[in-house]
Amino acid sequence: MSKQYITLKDIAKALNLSASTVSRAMKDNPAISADTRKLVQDFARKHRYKPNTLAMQLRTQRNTTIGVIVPKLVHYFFSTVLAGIQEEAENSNYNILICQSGEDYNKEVKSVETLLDARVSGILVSQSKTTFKYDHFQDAIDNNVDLVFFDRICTGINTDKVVVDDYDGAFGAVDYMASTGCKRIAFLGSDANMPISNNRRMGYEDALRKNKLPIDKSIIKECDTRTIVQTMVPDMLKTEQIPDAFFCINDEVAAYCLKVVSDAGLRVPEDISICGFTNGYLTEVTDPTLTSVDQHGFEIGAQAARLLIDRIEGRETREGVVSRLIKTELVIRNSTR
Amino acid sequence: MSKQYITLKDIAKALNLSASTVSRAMKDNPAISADTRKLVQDFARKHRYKPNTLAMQLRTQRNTTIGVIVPKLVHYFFSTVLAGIQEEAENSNYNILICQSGEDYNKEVKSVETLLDARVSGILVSQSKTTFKYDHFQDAIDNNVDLVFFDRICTGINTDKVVVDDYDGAFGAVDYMASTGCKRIAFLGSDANMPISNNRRMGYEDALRKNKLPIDKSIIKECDTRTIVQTMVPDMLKTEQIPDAFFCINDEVAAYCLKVVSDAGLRVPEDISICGFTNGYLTEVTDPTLTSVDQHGFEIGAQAARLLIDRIEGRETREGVVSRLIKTELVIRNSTR
DNA sequence: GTGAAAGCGCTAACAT
DNA sequence: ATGTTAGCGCTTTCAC
Repeated sequence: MSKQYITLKDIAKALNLSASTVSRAMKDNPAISADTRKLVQDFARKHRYKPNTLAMQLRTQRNTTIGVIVPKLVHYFFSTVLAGIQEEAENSNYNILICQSGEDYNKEVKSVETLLDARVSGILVSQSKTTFKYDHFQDAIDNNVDLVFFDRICTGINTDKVVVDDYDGAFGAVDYMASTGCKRIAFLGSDANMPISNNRRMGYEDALRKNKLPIDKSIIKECDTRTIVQTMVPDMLKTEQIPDAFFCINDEVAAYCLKVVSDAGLRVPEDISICGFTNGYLTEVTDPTLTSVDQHGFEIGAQAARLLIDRIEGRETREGVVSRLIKTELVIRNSTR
Repeated sequence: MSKQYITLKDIAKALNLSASTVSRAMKDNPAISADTRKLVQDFARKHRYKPNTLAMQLRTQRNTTIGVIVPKLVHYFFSTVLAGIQEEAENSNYNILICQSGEDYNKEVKSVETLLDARVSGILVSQSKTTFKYDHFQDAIDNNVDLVFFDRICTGINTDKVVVDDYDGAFGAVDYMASTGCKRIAFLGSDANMPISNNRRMGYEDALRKNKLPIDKSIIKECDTRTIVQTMVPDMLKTEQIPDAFFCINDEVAAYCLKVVSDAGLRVPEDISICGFTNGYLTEVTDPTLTSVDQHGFEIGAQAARLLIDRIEGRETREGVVSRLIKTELVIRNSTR
């Protein structure tokens, strides 16, 4: 391909100018006379000249591509974040290369590899659940590739990050449920090693304390997939003191929890309140609709991209790491009293 | 960036060889002695040499990046397709650049622009609903960039395509509903100009004919968003002869339709059967769960990418356009009798 | 079996 | 105000 497009040289030859003059004229360099500038630009437009970004990047040693690594794009949250990233990248004329780790450490390592091969100048990443070694990230940094984590940040490495205010989101949701009269609120979370889960749990516990409710470890569970919900929640409903509310790590867990609860003959929200986290598509189609904590995915993506690009272009020069916290918003629907 | 990485030249200097020898050695060119090859490769590995793809592509005039344009990534179907594309692209060492048109013609035009600027060698595209001019696609073709459409194909332009067997999927679903005793099946579709909608409607009508059911235009509607569902379906339920089934253009429409029907006091599936199309996340969380036609998005993506890469690399040489049809699969859940 | 030289398309320092 | 030159990192033809 590519010999389809005309080059600077072609323009130069056709107009009896040197390549450098053409190059300058295209960039509206004031050193070039207005006449020449117009001449060149008109010719370029007419012949549909497209600068060859490859050549430009090779020459200037700066690449306007950034990489993104997410666990899975099928999740509402991540695809929303991505939209934010794209918007911001587009505004700054950056292209983005997207990799999915599929929650698999090895694929994540390979993704970093791929991105470094493509010579991206920065990477935005939300870690896979199975990642407990961070050499691949260090690798990027060593190669002078800027790194910004979002949402699922990496505690093992010191870089910029943009995170949801998980603590506050959880606190607000649980506090709300307590205010509606819930006395025994269960927590369905993820691996305690994940900051997003741990921070929410702290928010959850503080909200209980504020409302003078006991903290009961027996209803604080690691329960973050459909399968686990379907075995664990029925068990919880068979205990002496069943919960009167569930605060869930995401909408999917909340939706399946709702189903299990309904199937057990309990009414939502009269008997049991349920709250999700994400505020995605699912929340509107369950019966009843689902109360959920909105994470403002688009905003997270946009801020992360902004931060990364600022780093790349040397506009963000603060030495230490920059952390940005994005506020959440409780969206109340019909699964809570 | 980049001066972090060592170059061919660096290796050559360190090993007292010429750059060309090193280049050949890295590619296991048999003209180079086994000793030299090993020497070079070991040194390269040790110093983490990464070939500069930019330089390579500039030199060889072939770019291993392909572009993808989808309406929106937040939709289950498109993100699934994308996973298939990525899998196939990765296998062939291609990178992919993703653009979202957001169902907006102007953004779609701009996306093509962006991709041509990045010098992709091919583009995979599923058209926006609002696209009725095709110059931007022709533009790509004129620039020798291969084009493969998937799902939402472009009728105004002659290129390769990979589509769901919409006719057959619709026929099967409607035939099934008829076989369970539904006598008055409504069709909630999209713009009749869209082949995906039109083909499904033909499948729908043929299934009715096969089952000796009348075709009634008054229950064949353009109804493809939540808002339209929420105004149109209630109206349909107020008519003399209300439908006893709804065949919907996608899961979202089906899910909202289900909600409207339930809210109207009708039972699903006893009074009314409902069937969606896509078979995504939503199908499992509605109450009752949703019968839906699986589109095999991953397979579509993989096939489309395969086809495109074969074209790019001159492996697919058939002159005319190649059309691949992907079979669907009816997944029966509880929203149909 | 290896090296020298040219060039992909562009930019930028240094002329003039 | 414009041109010359060199070079980004790589591949490839042509020599030896």
